[in-house]
Amino acid sequence: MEAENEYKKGLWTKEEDRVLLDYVTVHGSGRWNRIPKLTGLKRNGKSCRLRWINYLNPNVKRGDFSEEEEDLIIRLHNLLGNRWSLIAGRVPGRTDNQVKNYWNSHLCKKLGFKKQTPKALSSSSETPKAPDSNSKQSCSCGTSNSVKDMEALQNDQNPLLDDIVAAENSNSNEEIQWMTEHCADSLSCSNGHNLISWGMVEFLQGYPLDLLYQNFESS
DNA sequence: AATTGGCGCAACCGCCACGTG
DNA sequence: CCACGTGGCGGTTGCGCCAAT
Repeated sequence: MEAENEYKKGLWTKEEDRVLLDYVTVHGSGRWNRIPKLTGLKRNGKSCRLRWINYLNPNVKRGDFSEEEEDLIIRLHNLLGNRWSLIAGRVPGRTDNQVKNYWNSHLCKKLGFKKQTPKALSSSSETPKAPDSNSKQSCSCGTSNSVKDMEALQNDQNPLLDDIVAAENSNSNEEIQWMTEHCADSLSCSNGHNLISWGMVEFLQGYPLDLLYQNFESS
């Protein structure tokens, strides 16, 4: 790309934000690589996309994470590992970047997890990048007492977790009811919050029903 | 008051998947 | 079937703020 070096890096200015916002308002999100050409913005498409998703998008919730959000993230992480986009998809108003940052800076510490440093990775015999995209789920953190009740559900080899990825096909109301009845206990919060009321249904909608039966009835 | 170290967050990087011609 | 462009994802970096000394 000949213009690669012309692209600016670093923090975004208010003016750049305004230009990007104007573009998205008129053209909608997508076609990010056209933005520098159409608007004269000295940012590459990727940077524009990220800025929109993580900051400018009005659906993004700012500010501290609530207790409910925190608990949901902990539980989803236990199920899904470091699949931040999947986790963020179940936490309304939060982006994968927010969730990832929050996990690494707050929750790892709070739960007594050891954050895997680049040094630790390089000294490890394992390669930091898995060849298989499925094994991108490299959970760098262990388990803790506060999430011990989830251990029964956690199984890295369990194909069930991978099927959550294909969660966009929604289930019928009866299926959701069955799932909430059978899974809510297993996933219920230690602090008494009701997951059903703040995202559990949406979360469960992603579960393939046959795998749910298999997983929960046999346990 | 100046310095330093830690922390949190925004942004970048590299890889991969998918769509299209 | 293949090459290319684009978008998405997770890991990582770097900067600014703030508390501790």
